[in-house]
Amino acid sequence: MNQTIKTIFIGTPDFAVPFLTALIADPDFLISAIITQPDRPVGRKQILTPPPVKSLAEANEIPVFQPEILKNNHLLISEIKKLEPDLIIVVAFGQIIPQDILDLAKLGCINVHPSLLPKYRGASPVQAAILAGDKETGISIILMDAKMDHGPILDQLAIDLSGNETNESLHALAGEIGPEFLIKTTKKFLAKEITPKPQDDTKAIFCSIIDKEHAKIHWSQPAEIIERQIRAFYPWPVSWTSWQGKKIKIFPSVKIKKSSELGANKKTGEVFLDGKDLAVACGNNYLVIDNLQMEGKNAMTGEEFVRGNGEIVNDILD
RNA sequence: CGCGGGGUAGAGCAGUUGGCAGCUCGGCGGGCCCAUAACCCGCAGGUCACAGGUUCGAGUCCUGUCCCCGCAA
Repeated sequence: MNQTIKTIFIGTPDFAVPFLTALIADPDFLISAIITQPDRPVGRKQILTPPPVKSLAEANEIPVFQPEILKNNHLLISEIKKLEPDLIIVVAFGQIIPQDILDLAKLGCINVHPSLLPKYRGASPVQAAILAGDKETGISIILMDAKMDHGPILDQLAIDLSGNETNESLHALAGEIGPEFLIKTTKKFLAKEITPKPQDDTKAIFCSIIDKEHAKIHWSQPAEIIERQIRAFYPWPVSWTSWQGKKIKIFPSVKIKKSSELGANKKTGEVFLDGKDLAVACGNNYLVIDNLQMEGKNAMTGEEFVRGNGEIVNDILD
């Protein structure tokens, strides 16, 4: 590498921050600008909050663009063109990036995607791997093209899954090991040491954006499936059920127990005590809930909840 | 002023028409037991979020303030 690579970084949430941090710290890269989503109102007070990537960029005096829409945004394109970028690196932006933006980088556009592509193209790859109960997932570094998460693969890094990961912990892990892998792979690519390999489209699996309805627990499902949902949807949107018209969030971790350890037949969604612990019957087997939160209340253990809400025992959760 | 729930013992909660501050768990002490996280007896632990008002009397009714949480985004 005999000259710095002028790079545009495109990304938005916390997950993108360690990648940008590493790129800023690497003298071979010059981050000419970042593109991120506009400030959004956040929280009960609806305070207008900048995306995490923006705060980091401003702290490093990097120009920030926050277009509401990218498509046919001629003003943005002309501004980026002036910067004569060599490379565009995209980490979790949150919108599809149109071809006329991708065309601005002379050497190409690189995307970090937290799955082993072509598995789990789309918006929720980390959650999808947990929901599927996969034994491994990973990080893919790909060249971008017009189709979502479709471009040729530069390299992949596998991550073994223990079965205890949450969306949060797995994102954190990818954020720890990903930046170094991105930089190493990018440099190899620029040195022409890598031949991009097209993805096998016949093996592509798509995962859609998660919404709160996905996180509603259906107790008729097997305990194993529900347990995965609870991990996949933590810390957002958080798996939930309802009782007496109120929403109860169920946090990790929950323990799966075999129905045979219980003996008596229970209806799906029925709450009972397993010793002192709060347990719920599922489609098969049952779950012991350690940590939950009813609307209007603070989070607490199942045991604490039963202490003040004993009527829940023998009730059926919806 | 977006909608709603809440603040009472270390924890989780109840508290009726305004009339002695309660329950379960935990803590401490004792007992039972081969033993115990089980069971029995006892004890300690409260500025009822804060301020003001009404009243003979306020956890409870009225006014204001602070704080926590769910929805929404």
